[in-house]
Amino acid sequence: MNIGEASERSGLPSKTIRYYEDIGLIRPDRGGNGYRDYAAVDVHKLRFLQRSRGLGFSVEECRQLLALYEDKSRASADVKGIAETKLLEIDRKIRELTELRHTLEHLVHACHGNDRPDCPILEGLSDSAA
Amino acid sequence: MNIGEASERSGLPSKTIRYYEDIGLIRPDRGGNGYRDYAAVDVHKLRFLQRSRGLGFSVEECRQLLALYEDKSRASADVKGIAETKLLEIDRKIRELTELRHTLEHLVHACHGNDRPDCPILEGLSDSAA
DNA sequence: TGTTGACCTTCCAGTTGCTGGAAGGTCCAT
DNA sequence: ATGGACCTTCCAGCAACTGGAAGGTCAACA
Repeated sequence: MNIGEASERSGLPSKTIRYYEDIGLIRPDRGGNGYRDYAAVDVHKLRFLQRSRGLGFSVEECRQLLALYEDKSRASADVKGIAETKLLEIDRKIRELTELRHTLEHLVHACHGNDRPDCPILEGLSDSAA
Repeated sequence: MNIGEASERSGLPSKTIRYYEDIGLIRPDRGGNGYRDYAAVDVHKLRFLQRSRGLGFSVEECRQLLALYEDKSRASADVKGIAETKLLEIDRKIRELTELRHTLEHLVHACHGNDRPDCPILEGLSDSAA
């Protein structure tokens, strides 16, 4: 498929997809006309990138995560180590998002709007894992 | 406290803290010597920024989130609207992280390393919410 | 009291990760 | 065969830092 369709399916702008190729994250085929030709697996990777970037992983971290996906042999131990480190990071992010959710919900529904300038939950804003 | 201590307590580099001041996210006092002077509430905000940036929110989104925290009057309806939008985004991020966790865990423990080049979970990598 | 070293200041330049726009080639439907 | 929607490369600009130079401040210690 052409870049336009890959863009639509992955949720990434064509510009970004070309950029990811520039920095070596994906390698689409080329048609005889010079157009990039994306396979289904490329779209998977692009969606994966779209997500993990949106979740606060750096491009280099995404490269590592993609390598986990691509390294089907799973030969090296450090690849596994990276995966386990990432698992911990993901858990932390989930915890932090959950806490942020509590804080925000509190902000919207409970505390504010009426009074209480020094609600303890808001004072402790994002402190719990400090 | 000085910027060094604020940095240590918030987890943000001093450089970034100054940058956040430049773009109007925080406004520390100044001592007679010209040094920035951070209060506890500033550190709360910095930690909050450190987290929400790390979770994939843009600086402008963080500005909105901070506004929710600061706008103790909670007068405007659109502030509440913003908060509710952010709650939905947070829920989506939590879902995506959970899915990413499953995928990664699968990668480490189950599928790979032995055989199965086309494990269905990996083929569906980050597709579930497409 | 001087001076050393760790801190702070501003400013300017460089990096990362895109993003927009120009200039031009391709494809296909009328 | 031509118009519009696609694609290409290239170059410039923006967002969000990040590093380094040049210099001021402060606390301690000889």
